[in-house]
Amino acid sequence: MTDNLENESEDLPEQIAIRMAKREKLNDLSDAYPVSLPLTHTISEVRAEFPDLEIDAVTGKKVAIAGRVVFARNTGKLCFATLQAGDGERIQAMVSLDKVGEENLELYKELVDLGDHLFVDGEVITSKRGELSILVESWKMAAKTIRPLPNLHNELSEEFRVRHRYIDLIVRDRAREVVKIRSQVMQSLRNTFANDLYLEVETPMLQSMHGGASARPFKTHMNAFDMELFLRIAPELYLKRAVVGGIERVFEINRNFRNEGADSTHSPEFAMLEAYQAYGDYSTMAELTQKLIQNAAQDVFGTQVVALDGGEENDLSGEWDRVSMFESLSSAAGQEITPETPMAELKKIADKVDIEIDHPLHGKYVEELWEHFVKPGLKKPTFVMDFPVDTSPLTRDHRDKKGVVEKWDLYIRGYEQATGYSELVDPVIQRERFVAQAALAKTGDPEAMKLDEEFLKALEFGMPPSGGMGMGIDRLLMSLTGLGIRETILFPLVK
RNA sequence: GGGCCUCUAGCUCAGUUGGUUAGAGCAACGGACUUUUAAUCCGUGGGUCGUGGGUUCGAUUCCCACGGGGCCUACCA
Repeated sequence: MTDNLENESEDLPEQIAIRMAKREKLNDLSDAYPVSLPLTHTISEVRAEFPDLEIDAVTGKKVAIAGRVVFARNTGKLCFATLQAGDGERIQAMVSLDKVGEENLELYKELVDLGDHLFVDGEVITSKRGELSILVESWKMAAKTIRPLPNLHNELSEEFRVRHRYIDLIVRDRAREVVKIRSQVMQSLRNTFANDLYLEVETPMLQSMHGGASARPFKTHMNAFDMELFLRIAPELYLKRAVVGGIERVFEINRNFRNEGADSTHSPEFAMLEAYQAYGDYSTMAELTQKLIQNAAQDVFGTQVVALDGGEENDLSGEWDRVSMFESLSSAAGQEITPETPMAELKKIADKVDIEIDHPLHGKYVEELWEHFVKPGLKKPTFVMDFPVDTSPLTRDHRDKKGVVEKWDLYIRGYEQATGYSELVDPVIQRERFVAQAALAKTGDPEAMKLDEEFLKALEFGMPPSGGMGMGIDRLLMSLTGLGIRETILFPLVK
């Protein structure tokens, strides 16, 4: 592909060279890119005003509209063009010899291509086949296109869509629809929070110390302070500072960055929602999460049983199941597994089902086994409650059960959708767990956290008992649409 | 990271068991056509077959390396 249009014209692909020449001629005659156009209507407005005209009708109504030419059918003295607005609405323009005259008709045929933005004004009529049309009295180039549009009769390849999303948006209804759905979902989430009196904040994305999750960060460098900075892997430690400061219901929707694998469910930058509520706990947050998702489905689709892209349905209605991690694992594995079950016993089970686990933590074994035995069977939205203590260093011990913390993961259609906690607010225990993590970091675990002294100091000023939750926005869109993550992100990272 | 597959015209794809001039549809160009709906009809042009190297009389085809993409697999949300 030629990326530089300043090359000699003979180096350009044929179609681009021809369009460049047309652009020149338009500029000579008037302007290929006029600064403004005297529009009177949008295409949707015209359609809304004349929904049911008879065949071959005239209205006497003059309108001036613009749209991108997506189909063109030229006969000798009458030309048809299908004009498309940004929202996908289309209308037909008819350019006829007796309305515009010979010169303008010839210029139209010579200079207007598929893909161009065209301005027309004229009377609203219907054609002899009943198609709602503008009978053009004058036309004007609104913006000349230099590159040809892909053909509209084949699906674009996945790669082409992702690399040239702007073209995808022009030619594919579903692409436009997903952008709209995503925007409406965001609006709905914010409405649900607002109704619960939450405040939205924005916390640092450039951090001198990355924390709040276990993941490898992206590193960068700040020249002015000559310091190493990290792109955040989570906003948690700052949102908790906000709670300490008295912002008792707080949430943030923003990007996290994780320097790890990319596949159909993981993007290196992804939109994250986190929320904290003083005097709530993990149960409160489970209710909130269910409400956020059900409201989003209801607000955007008008139903909590959403239709997915592949033809399946995703039933998000009703009260969602809550199962205990250890209990569901025990019954699936056919033997009692508790936080006291010896490592040797866990290893024996892992060996028996042929999964390899190389990790020093007891809880890691439990989670791996759970993912093997229980996770594949989860279809309905399900909160998996009460995780092992040693894999959740920022979480509070369970109020009744020994060896587990008050944490849940929400699974929808078999993958992790959200997570929630009763937050650990005891500064002494938090420090102990951080120190243990830092020790792990020294042994080479690149995901372990460093000591965030300022965060610990904040806890020492007293954080009220709180619930917290986090949810991947891109994954929420996946649950609501059935699309892959690269289709829910408008411009996903490509190499 | 490991394994397998893939890259051909602006777009979507055929094809070449190594052999003259690499095809189709849409798009483009020239012509005909005043009611088309992916308009139709006649004609024409457009390609360093991802990049570099090798084998060969001859490579788009076979081999190697590199780059892009996909799927499976391992890890993270």
